[in-house]
Amino acid sequence: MAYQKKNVELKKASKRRAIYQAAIENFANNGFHKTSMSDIAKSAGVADGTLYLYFKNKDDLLITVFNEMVQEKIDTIKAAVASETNPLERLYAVFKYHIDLFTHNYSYVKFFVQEVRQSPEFYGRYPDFHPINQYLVLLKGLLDDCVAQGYMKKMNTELAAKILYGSVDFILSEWSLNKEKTSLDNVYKSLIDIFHEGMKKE
Amino acid sequence: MAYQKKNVELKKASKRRAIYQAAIENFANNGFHKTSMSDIAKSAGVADGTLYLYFKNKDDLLITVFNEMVQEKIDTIKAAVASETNPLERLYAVFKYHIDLFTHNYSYVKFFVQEVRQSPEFYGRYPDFHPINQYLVLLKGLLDDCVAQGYMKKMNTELAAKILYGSVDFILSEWSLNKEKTSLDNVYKSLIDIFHEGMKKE
Amino acid sequence: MAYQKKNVELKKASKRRAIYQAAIENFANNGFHKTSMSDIAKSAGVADGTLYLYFKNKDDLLITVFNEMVQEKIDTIKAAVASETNPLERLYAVFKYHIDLFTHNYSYVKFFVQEVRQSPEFYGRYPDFHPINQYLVLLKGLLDDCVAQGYMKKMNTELAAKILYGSVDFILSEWSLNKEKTSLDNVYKSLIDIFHEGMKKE
Amino acid sequence: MAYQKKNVELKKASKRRAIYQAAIENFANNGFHKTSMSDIAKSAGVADGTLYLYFKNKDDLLITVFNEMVQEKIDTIKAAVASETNPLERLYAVFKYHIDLFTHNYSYVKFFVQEVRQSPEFYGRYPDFHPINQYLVLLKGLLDDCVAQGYMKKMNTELAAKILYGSVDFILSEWSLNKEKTSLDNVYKSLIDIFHEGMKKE
DNA sequence: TATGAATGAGGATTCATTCAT
DNA sequence: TATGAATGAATCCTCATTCAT
Repeated sequence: MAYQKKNVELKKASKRRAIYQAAIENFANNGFHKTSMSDIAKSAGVADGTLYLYFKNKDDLLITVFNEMVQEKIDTIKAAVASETNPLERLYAVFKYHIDLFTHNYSYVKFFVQEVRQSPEFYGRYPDFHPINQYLVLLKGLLDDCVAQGYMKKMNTELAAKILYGSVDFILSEWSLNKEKTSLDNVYKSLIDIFHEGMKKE
Repeated sequence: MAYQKKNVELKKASKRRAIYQAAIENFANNGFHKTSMSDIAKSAGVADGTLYLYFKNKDDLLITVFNEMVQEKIDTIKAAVASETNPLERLYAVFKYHIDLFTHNYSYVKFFVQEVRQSPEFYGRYPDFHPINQYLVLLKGLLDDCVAQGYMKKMNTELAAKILYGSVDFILSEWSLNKEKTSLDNVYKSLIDIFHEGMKKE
Repeated sequence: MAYQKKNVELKKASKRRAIYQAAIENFANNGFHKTSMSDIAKSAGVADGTLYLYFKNKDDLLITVFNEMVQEKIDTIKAAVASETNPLERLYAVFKYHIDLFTHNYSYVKFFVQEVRQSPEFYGRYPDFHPINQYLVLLKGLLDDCVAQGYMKKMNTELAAKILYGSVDFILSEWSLNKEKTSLDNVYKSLIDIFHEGMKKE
Repeated sequence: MAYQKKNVELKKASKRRAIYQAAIENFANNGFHKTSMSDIAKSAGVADGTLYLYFKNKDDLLITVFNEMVQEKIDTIKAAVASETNPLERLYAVFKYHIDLFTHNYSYVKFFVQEVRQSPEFYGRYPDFHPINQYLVLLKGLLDDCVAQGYMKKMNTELAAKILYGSVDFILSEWSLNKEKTSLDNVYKSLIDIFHEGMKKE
């Protein structure tokens, strides 16, 4: 009995996961509006109606999937940089992981940069939906630490967080549009240099 | 006769302009997909069919309007900073005008930040459509000047242009989402400071 | 369970049939272009979208319905004349059944004679669609048999088949245009006489 | 003044003629429904609105043009065969000219065979429109003469006229669908043979 | 839970026709 | 007469969502 129940729950979980994956894949490749619920259902190997057992509607599917994906990525990044105790190094490690993580999964980055800006469309209807907030909070925290520990000068860290995020996001966005995928491996170094040292000569 | 002809052309031009304005307004407020051609026609005070006398179809309407708007804005910015001969000052003036220009027309900024990222959807169909390219070219040119004239250190100016643009764009994007519109008047100073001097403490 | 499944399939088949009938009826009464998909859906007692579950689009609906109707009629005719072993008698029986079959279903004949000539419009798009080909092949085969077995003189049987078909088709077409529907019961006798004996005196 | 008036009338007549020609050409090549009034206007070198100075509406344009074309063709045929006094020879000459006339002007035959059957669509709205009636009357008259003068046996000449017409019409219709246009020069001989002598052996 | 047939509202686009010039 | 810009009704088709099984 217990075994069966667990099995059923696994199946349940896996069905939800299949829809989740299918949604990201489809949204990434074709965009939210060009993806039909039927497309997702087919990719996930379930019936159309089944989607509605796990998600309220198409908007909810996008929002939930988006939030979960961002959460997942942020958690991965946090875990990856946890060992780094120096806040400055940690901040820059975040960049590196952000870029790594996305450039190694093309679907994710396309989904991310394409849909995230389209999402203002959703903000009106779903005011709580602001997937990047967490990321900004993370960055601001690290910046505050850097300032507090004397690694950085005093500044408007909220604005600085947006600058950092906006830069990386736009670079990824441009990268995702190019056919030949050059490596972004060294980009984060230039990024760090500019932000850390500035552009001024001497 | 000549007068009449001129009159007719004026009327024609103004009808096109009305559609142009209505399109921006509607796309800004509701997004491309939630805006119907009928909505735009109604806003512009013309019949549905009239839209098709001036624009090939809905895609063409978005793309044309977008391109014209960006062109218009860039031209305005260029003109505004033309008197400034120092490339560094000119670069920073561009920031200021960019922020000014957009924050003084809410529809424009919403349209801009919402649709521009949705546009990957259009790149496939319309490879020539990349509305921000011109802007990036402008920034890169200014950066190259700064480097050449010794105001800035050597760097990957193409990447730097993306960093600058991405920063400003994201800041505007966040700003456009907040209900209470705080002034961004002083933001450009912080921006310049960070980019010019870096974040490092001395 | 098996019963239910069968039931569902029956319902499905009957829904398709309802659309089929409604399409013929509507196309016959108003012609292809003056019939909207909505009209057909209403006649069939289904929703507009349902049509697209059974037929790809409006063109496909016309073509499929047309082909099926012709096939059905030809099969009926073939079956009806199968017992007749003499090729001459069989040929003439085909005429009789053709006329009978169509004059007993007004919608069918109107549909047939109205749309079949409109169909050049479709040949470009759908080169395989030539609904009368089968009929011509059937007639030519019978004529060849008649010649081979000495019932008829040598002749261009392909052309002869077209003459026979064109005659009957036009007679039905004219008949379908008259308000008062006179019987065509004896017409086939005159037809046979003229084709068999010619018009010449003696 | 008189000269000017005549000139104006000529121009008027020629403008109408231009529309007439353009209509046939366009209807022939693309069919009635795929041809827009704008297409015709452009072909004729006039403004859209001008069409409505000469024809009430699109239906009227088709009907009028059709009737005039048929009238013209019939008159040509009648004139061509007028010298032939023998009714039998005259009848067969009509065939020859019918085929000649149409196969030497591809647009005409396409227009004719494509649109004429579509026309039941118009009969309801325009009961007087039956373009082939005149042709049938001509054929019946010739057949009656043949019978009266002992060239043919007694028969239902009304039906016979339809048989003759239907045959030729269908042959032309099939011919118009084939890409490679074989000559129909000798076809009328086979036609005559079958109708005159019958298909029977001996 | 899971299915997938059925629904029907919604929207882009075309084009015959009008009318001010 | 002639123009052609403007109109807006008409229509095919898509697709998110429901619900009987």
